[in-house]
Amino acid sequence: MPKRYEQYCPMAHALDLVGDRWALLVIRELMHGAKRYTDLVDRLPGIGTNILATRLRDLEGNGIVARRVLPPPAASKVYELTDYGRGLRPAMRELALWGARSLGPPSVQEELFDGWLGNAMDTVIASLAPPGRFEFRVGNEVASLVDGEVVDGPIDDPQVVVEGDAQGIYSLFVDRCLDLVTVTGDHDLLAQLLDVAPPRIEQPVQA
Amino acid sequence: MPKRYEQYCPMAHALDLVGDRWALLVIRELMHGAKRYTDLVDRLPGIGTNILATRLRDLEGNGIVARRVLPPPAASKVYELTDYGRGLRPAMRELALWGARSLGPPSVQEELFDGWLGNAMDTVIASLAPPGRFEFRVGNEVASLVDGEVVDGPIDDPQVVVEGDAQGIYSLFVDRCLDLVTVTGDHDLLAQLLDVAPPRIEQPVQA
DNA sequence: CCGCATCCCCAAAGATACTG
DNA sequence: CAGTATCTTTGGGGATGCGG
Repeated sequence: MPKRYEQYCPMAHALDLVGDRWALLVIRELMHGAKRYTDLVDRLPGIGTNILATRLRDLEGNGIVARRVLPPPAASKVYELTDYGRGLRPAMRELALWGARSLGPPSVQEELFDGWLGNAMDTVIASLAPPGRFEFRVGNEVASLVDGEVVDGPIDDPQVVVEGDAQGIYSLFVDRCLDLVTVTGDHDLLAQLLDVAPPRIEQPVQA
Repeated sequence: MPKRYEQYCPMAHALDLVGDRWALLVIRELMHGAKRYTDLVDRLPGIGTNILATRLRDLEGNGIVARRVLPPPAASKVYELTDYGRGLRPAMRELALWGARSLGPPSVQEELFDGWLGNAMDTVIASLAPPGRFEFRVGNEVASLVDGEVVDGPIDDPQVVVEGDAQGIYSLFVDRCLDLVTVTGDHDLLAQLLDVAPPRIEQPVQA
């Protein structure tokens, strides 16, 4: 990983560790728990296997990721974050929050990869969410929010269930527009959640 | 800037905007105020003028940086952050804080560029610092901390003055070791500051 | 299958020279 | 001073191969 900024600066040092292309996205995946090599390949469309191997090696060398061999009968290798790696969570949350403010609705080109819904919810609203049991259904994705924690899949006794497509969920959180989704249950609780969602920012687009 | 992760994810989007090499360091410089092109070149050792030009163009196109022509008689161009760009501060602070935990003492290779002291203090302790007037003198660098705000250069009526080399400042904040620096003034206040400094993390180093 | 290593090709980064 | 032009070098994307 011959990529050094050669500046005595904590930011430059952090970027030396996780500033490489794909590195933070690999870490994002591992934030949800240990994953196998091929799982990572699947959830990082376009990464290229050599790049992933290199990133994992570098991250391991820098004490951010650990490689572990599952006990038999699985006998497969998994990658997981070290404590130091997990320490990136606040930084990544802030960065994602910032990014979310200029993130438009999903386009067709953009891959709605498996788990995107839980992922987006985790980074954007989980930390701010009021206590409660929310369930969101978008296409074949189901993600839930239980007292500020994201849970993949449906939950028991949800207080609110929101159903719609990606477009609808987007306009729900960004424009507070309820027209494109179907809401079942406690509308007031959902309103509380929308209250804390980060506001969008209008950004100029390059000609 | 053909660098798209093509994933509908706020993190991936953020990295599309500021994930390019040097981008966050350019923004770090602009966090301290508007700067001219050559000032940026000076403070980003090794960047290459074409890269800087490209980054500034991309950042401007994405609404993160704005180009402004100074009023006469200066008549020079400066770059400054937009509101959206300034919104990166929390994310950068968290990232730098994380990086600082594994940042060792400065090595000879690493350039102690102009302003490194104020830079490091700003990212690492400014947000946590107790009220008070601190002054730090390291070589020809002088940076101060006034009620949690970093000020370049000396200040009037400092309550504490710390003097030493980079090594000494490092062991002061990381190891709470006072042996390599000279402290004048309110030792208790300095102790308060050291209390809130982020702890270092031992990380394995690659063979 | 899973976990990579290798190879080829191209796009981006580094270095430096040069110009309005 | 503020970049562009040019050239070289490095790293990434994509396919394929291959041992366990």
